[in-house]
This record gives sequence, structure tokens and C-alpha cells, in this order.
Amino acid sequence: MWEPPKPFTILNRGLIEAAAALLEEGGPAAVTLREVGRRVGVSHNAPYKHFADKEELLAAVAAAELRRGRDSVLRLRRGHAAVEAVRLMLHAYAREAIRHPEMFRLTYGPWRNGSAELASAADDARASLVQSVTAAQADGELPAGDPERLTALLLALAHGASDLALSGHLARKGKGHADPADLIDDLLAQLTAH
Amino acid sequence: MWEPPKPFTILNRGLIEAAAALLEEGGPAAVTLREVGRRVGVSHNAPYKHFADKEELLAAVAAAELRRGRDSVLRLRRGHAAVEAVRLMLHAYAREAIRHPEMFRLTYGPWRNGSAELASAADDARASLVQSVTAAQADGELPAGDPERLTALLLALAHGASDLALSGHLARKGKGHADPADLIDDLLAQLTAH
DNA sequence: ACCTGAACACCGTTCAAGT
DNA sequence: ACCTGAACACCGTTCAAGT
Repeated sequence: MWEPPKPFTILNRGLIEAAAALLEEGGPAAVTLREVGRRVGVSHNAPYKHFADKEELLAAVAAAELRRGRDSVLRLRRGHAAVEAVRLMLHAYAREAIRHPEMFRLTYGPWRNGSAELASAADDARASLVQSVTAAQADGELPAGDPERLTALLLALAHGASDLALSGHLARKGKGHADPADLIDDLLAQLTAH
Repeated sequence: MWEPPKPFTILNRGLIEAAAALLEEGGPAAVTLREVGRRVGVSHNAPYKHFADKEELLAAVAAAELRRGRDSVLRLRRGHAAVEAVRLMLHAYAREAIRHPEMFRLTYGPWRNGSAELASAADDARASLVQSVTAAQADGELPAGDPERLTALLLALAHGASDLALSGHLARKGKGHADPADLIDDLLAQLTAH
């Protein structure tokens, strides 16, 4: 079942970057293998020598983004108290979602073939957050309990607020006007004032 | 700018129902105008006399689903204490998301042309939830504060937990094993024990 | 007014052939 | 081993023509 990861050739990386750029510009429908090939300077079906199909190319784009997210989370852990690191991580999550909606939707979208590479990149990113949550609990800044479950609560709120904001379903247009960052702070305030 | 809603002809309703069935069976890609037409018994471009394009047909599917959601929310308000109604509404939200992933993703997905019909259906559904939240606040069962914002917090969590569960990003496979319903109850417990 | 069949442009994927 | 060009099946959309 398990396959060793292919080496990252120059072309491989170029295809992923071209696909990511097209995704950002016009969504998944704009990521055509013909345009990807054209931008990299190969024929429209050269990608098939590196990826089984279009979905696998997009999965590689998503995995690269998840690795970037994990590295960003690791950077935030240094130089901040644990609970503040958690707050900054969740804010960064929402900020990136709003700034790059197409990448956000791709990364957390539906994957028919559960790529192992994708799953492990996501696990790594979440594990960093779990560590900071655990440290914040040890500091008495977050309520005790299963840290995985508390992390899931925090992540679910940050994710849901971001996704609803993107689709315009977060609040009525004139009213309230709470953005994802506000809701993250609301939840943390409720959790710290227990 | 504003256009009067077209009358709901038999064919119109049939097209929407056929599109919804195809969506459930195989996602948005399976909703081809050719197959929709075939199931209803018309040619593959008869739908263009009722909807400007494929996206407008899918928007009508989403709007119908949002209206169903609003009616379901209204039913839950009767016969329950306010805070319990809120809890049941959020649980129903997550249950429907898990049971009908494609419809969930469509309903809360990206809409390039902000259909007024879609927006008002969503506003109606959320307004019912806001009313129950307000009543629960008056009962002293939920913390005081802007009810729109508190509703956004609750909805964002239910939405995010559902969406992450669907994409398998809610928690590591073996660990924690919190499902959306658990997280909803966790949040409500934190809010009521203030 | 509403529908049909043909046609167009486009895309993912396959394949025989090249180096 | 990797790439190319042609080809296939499919789809959204348009359009001239029918009733």
C-alpha cells in the first residue's frame, strides 16, 4: 500500500507552483493541465508523468500549503507565552483563509483518495497546535481536559468562522459585523474566564 | 438591479429536484445539464430557458435547502426550552452536514454572483437561531451580550466542526475522537457555566 | 413562449510514436 | 525514462430553426 515519495524534480516543483498560481487566480476550474503545462514550458500531458491525474496534482498543492502552515505554527511557538501563541496561531489561520480563499478551500476540501502525504502534513500542523494548547493548560491559562479535544474546539471555531465569512454566512450584512478574529477572541475569553 | 422571482413552474421544480439528486449521488461534477434534462425528459439545453446557467440552477438547489433548514429550525423552537432548542438546532445542523456532505458544501460554498434569493433564505434561517439565542439569554442560560455575535460564535463552531469532520481534519484518527456533536456540547457547557 | 438538434470551444485522459 | 501530438469522450454554452 505504502509508496515511497517520489523525488522532487525541478519540473515537479514547477508544476505545483504553476498550479498553485492558477488556483489563486481563478479557482480549481482555472487549473487546467493545458495551462499548467504551458506556463512550465511542456506539453499539456507531460504532468501525467509526475502525477496520476489532476486531483493528485492538486493534492500536492494542498500538501505543500499544509507544510507551510505547520512551519508557520512552529515559528509562532517561539517567543510567546503558550496561550498567546495559541491566539496568534488561530488568528493566522483565519487571516490566511480570508487572504487566500481558494487555497483554503482546496486544503480543507474533499479528498476522494485519502493521500497519505496530505494526512501526515495535516497531522503535523495540528500536533504543533496541540503542544501549545497543552502548555497553556499547564500554565493554567486554558481549562483542563483532553488537549486534543480542546484543540479541536478551537480549530473548529477558527475554521468555521473563516469559512462562513468567506461565503458571507457569518452574520447579516449590516448587523453585528463580527469577523473571525473577534469570534476567536470571544471564545478564548470564555475559556480563560472559567 | 432587482428582478421579480419567476413563477415556480412544474418543470422548474423538476429541474431543481433532479439537480439535487445528482448532486447527492456524485457531487457538483455529476450535475450535468445533459443528465438533468434527461431525467426530467427534456433536451439538454431546455434548462437554459429557466436558469441563466448551471450556477444559477445550483443556486436554486442551495436556496431550496436553506429554506428547508429554516423551516426545520422553526419547528425545533416549539416544545423546548430556549437553550435546549439552540442545542438541538446546532446538533441538527451538524447531523445534516455529515449525512449530506455534497449539499452542505454546495449550500455554504462559494457563490460568485451573490443571489438575493440565496442571501435572504440564509438570513431567515439564521434569524430563527438568533431568536432562540436571545430567549436563552433572557432565561439566564447563555451569557449576555450581542445575540447576533453569540449566534455567530455558536454557528461558526457547528459549521467548522462539521466541515473539518467531513474533510477528516478534525482530529488525528486514533486520538480524541470528538465528533461535531461533542464539540457543540463542550462549547455550550463552557458558556452556561460562566 | 418554449423547446430541439447541431455546432463550437474547452477540458481530462489515453495512446502510439518519438528521443 | 520522459515527452509530444493526435485523438476520444464529455461538458457548458450558443444559435438557428421549429411549434
